Amino acid sequence: MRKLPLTFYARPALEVARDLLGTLLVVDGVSGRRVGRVVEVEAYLGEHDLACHASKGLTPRTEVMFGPAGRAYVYLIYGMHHCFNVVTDAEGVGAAVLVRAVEPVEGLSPGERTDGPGRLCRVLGLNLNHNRQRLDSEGLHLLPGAPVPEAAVARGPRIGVEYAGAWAAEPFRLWIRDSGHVSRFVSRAPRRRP
DNA sequence: ACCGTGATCCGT
DNA sequence: CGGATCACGGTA
Repeated sequence: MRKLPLTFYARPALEVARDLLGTLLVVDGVSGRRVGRVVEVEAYLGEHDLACHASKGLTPRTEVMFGPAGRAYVYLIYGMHHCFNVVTDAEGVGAAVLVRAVEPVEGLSPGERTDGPGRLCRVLGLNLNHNRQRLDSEGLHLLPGAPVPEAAVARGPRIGVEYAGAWAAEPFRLWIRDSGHVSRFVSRAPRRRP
């Protein structure tokens, strides 16, 4: 199966997010080849999207998001979990799609949980070494999967971005409705002002 | 509900 | 420099 080309990613984040559902995320490292089917994603649209890290502007961390499409954007959060994104859209646009859950396909212990952005990075072996890596490389790429019909796609607000005001309510989280490997809904109330 | 854990960013 | 914050997950 042929890798998704870098041009696949060079489109608005929401389009890429939609088309990422059902694709196969391949991580091939020293510890072997691991593959997961993408079943849940979130689109982060760019600098104007207040939930997007790029809304902080061009910083050392967000630089990769402003670069060419088809790179990995991996960051550490809460000091212990990694999150894996694909950089999308035109160069100069700070957009990306967060992969929030996959289904185990290959190289994973049966029954191992692959839902949740931090967990999927842990089980696939994704870490900061993958940050900025091209998504057409042997060690890290995506493959086309069986097409996911529109009726199977569910949409809702993104998780954990309550700080983003009106942007938090936008239905930019997409998942395969019947997957069974979609992350548990974690609702964080906006922190109450003291 | 609560907290671990460290990078990142911003204000001083 | 300090301190707040964080696109989370495990335990309670």
